[in-house]
Amino acid sequence: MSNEVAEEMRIGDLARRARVTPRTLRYYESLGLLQPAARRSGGFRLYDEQAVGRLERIRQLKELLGFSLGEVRQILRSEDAVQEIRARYLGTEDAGLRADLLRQAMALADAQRELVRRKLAGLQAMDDEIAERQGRIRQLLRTTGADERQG
Amino acid sequence: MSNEVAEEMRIGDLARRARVTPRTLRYYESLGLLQPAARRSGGFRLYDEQAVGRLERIRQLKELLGFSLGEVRQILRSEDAVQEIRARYLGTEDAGLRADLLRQAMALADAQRELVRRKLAGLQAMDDEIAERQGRIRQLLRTTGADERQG
DNA sequence: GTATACATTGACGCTTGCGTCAAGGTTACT
DNA sequence: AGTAACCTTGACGCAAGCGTCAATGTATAC
Repeated sequence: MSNEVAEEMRIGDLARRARVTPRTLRYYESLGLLQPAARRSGGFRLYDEQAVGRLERIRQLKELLGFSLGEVRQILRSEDAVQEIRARYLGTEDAGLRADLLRQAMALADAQRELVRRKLAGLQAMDDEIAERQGRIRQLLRTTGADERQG
Repeated sequence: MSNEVAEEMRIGDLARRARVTPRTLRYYESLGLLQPAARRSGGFRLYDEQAVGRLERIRQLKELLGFSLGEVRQILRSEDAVQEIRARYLGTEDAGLRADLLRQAMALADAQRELVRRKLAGLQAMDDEIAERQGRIRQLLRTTGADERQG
C-alpha cells in the first residue's frame, strides 16, 4: 500500500488483468517474451504495469498478424531496441547520432506498418467480396418482391 | 486432351497449383475440408478446378482470419449450404421459398462480414498507432535538422 | 500454530498441423 | 519388359502452445 510506487502484481494478478493463465506467463518468460520486473525473497514473480501493455502487444502480433511466438520475440526485441534508442537519444547532444537513432526507429515502424497494411489489404478484399455477394442477394430479393417487408 | 471437359488434376498437380503439399490435401480430405471430385480406377484422387478456389478460401480463413481448421470446416459447410440454397432457388418458382433462401444466404454473409470487420478494426488500430509513432519520430527528426537531406 | 490460497519448479499430456517414412501399387514412356 | 515418377495407405515424429499434475514453499488471516 505504498502510494508513490506503481503497484506490483503477482503472477495471478497479471494473469487476470491480461486474461491469460499463469502457465502462459511462465511459458512466455521461458521464451524470453516477457520478464518479471523483479522477484521477491520467496521467489515470487513481480510484474509492473508495463507487463500489461506488453501482453497486449504480444496478443496483437500473435492473433492479428499471425506471428509465432518465436517471431513475436524477434519483433519485440526490435521494439526494445527502439526503446533503448529513445533513452540514448535523450542522453546525447550529438545531432547526427540522434538522427541515426530516429531513422532506425522509423525503419522499424515502416516494416511493421507494411505487414499490417498487407494484412489489411487481404481482409479488405474479403470484405469487398462479401459485400458484392450481398449486393447480388439484395437484387434477387427485389425480384421476389420480399425485400424488407418481412422479418 | 478432352477439350470440352475441365482438365482434372491429380494430387500433385493440385498441390503445385495451390502451393501446398499432397500431404496437406490428404489431411484436409480427412478433416472434411476438401474432397476429391472423383477417384480413378487405380485409386488416384482427381480434383477439378473448383478445388483451387476452395483452397484459396481455406487459406484466407486460416491465415487472414486466424481460424483453426475445425472452424474453417464449419464455415465452409455453411457456405456449401448457401450453394445448395442457390441451386434450390433456381429450382423453384415459389417466391416465398426463394425469399427465404436468399435471407439465409444474406445472414451468412452478414456473419462473415462481421468477423472480417472486427479483424479489420483491430488491424486499423494497430496501423494508426504505428502512424502516430512515426509522426512523433518525424517531429524529432525535424528538431535535429536531419530530415530528408540525408539518405 | 493452523488453514487457506497463492506461489514455485519440473515434467507429462494433449491437440493441432503437418513432415517423413515404409511398403507397396499405378501409369506412362522407352 | 523395364524404368521412373507419380500415387496409395498407415503410422510415427516433430514443433508449438499450452493444460494439468505432483510435490513443495510462501504469505496472510485467524
